[in-house]
Amino acid sequence: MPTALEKARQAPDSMKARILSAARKLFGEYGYHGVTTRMIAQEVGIDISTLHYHWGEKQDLYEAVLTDLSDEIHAKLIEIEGLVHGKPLEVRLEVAIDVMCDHLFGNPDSAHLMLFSHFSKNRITSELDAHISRHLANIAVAMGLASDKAHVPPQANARVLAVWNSVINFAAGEDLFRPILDLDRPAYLSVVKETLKFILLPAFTRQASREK
Amino acid sequence: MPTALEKARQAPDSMKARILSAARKLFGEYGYHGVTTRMIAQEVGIDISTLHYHWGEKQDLYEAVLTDLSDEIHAKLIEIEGLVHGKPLEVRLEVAIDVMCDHLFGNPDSAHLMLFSHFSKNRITSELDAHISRHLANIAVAMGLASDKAHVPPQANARVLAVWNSVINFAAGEDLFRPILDLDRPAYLSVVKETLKFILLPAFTRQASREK
DNA sequence: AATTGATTCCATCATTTGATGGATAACCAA
DNA sequence: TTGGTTATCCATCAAATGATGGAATCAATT
Repeated sequence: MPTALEKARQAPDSMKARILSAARKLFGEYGYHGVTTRMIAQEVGIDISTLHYHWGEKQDLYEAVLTDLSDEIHAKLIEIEGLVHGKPLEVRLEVAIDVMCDHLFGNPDSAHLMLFSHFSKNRITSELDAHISRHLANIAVAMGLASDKAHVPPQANARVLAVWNSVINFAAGEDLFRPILDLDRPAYLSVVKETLKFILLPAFTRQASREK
Repeated sequence: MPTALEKARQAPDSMKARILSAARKLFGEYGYHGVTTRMIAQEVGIDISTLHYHWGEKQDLYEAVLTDLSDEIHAKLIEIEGLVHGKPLEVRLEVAIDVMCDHLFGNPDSAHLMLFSHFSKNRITSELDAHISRHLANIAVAMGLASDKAHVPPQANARVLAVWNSVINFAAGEDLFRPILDLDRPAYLSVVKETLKFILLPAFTRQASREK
């Protein structure tokens, strides 16, 4: 028996999918407590009871949104791993930054959701957490910070986390940062990529040359 | 006539100060919408009406918390500017990271509040925003990224923002990241500092040597 | 057309939440 | 003491919110 989330994916025009999409947008903008079920229903243009009919309780819907996000990020990381496979470290880092930035700038709600999910005290522990741990080791090895997936030192994981967070921050913080930097959207995206590379490349390539 | 915030500061044991402190703690943990006035009142051990008597509406209290935080960060940045004045760039960066990390790890609510304040879509524009713009230029010049406070290129501001965000992230994300890295508190703080320096020092010192 | 199951909306409920009025108590100056 | 100001709590309200039951509608199958 397929779950509600699987049903929504199979039929992107279905009511389940439309509700999930609206919920994702609003939860991403205002956070869990900042969104009411009525707001989501209104966004879709339906009654609240229809929403409950498809997704049950508010929290269940939120968890579905997080699961959906988790799978999306998971797929993106897999894609990046494929893209950078066998390339030299500098290229790997550049590609990873470019692809991740493009994705999150194209889906700012994803970036916001990750922030909310990561930093809420009353965190609803979700599959996102599991994915983070799972991928950290892979990325650390791919970035040349560790040679064995099973034994990644905390320093290496911390470095990957720093990169990861920087990308999310610039994507999720566009509303605040872009006016401060006084740039239009394309320029902001470009400056962010350049900044991340400026900051990260020297550190990681130095690390790589040390290990040679 | 002193404002409520000034009164609270003048008398740290006063009811106004106790409410402000509890509000700051809870808003920092759960965000604006995740906190009810009753939660704050219960934290202090008083009735809700007493809370309203001292601070008026919930949003007024929240803005007072943000103003308080803004002043605290402002003072910390002034302190850092004094500490690093005249020192070489590497030392400036190291000291800034150490002092900012120590402060935010000692006051995790501050880090959380800044995150909430920065990344909420329904941002309550506060003095924090003004402070960010004001300090960015100063820090950029202090870090050797620009020679003139009045004309800091967006790239330089973006680099300062990246550093700034990294510190806040590691402080606010301790609950999530520390279990992932499997470290105790002192070790986590130490790894974070080491990571930030590892990532940031090469980039900024390369920049400085270029400009010589 | 009739049956059946899935879907949608209307009306409504119980709780929670922000906020207020009024009574009471504490403090303090004259 | 007295008078007035300040501070605190109790009771309560109106609105918002999550959630549900049931009637009505739609779609597919026979």
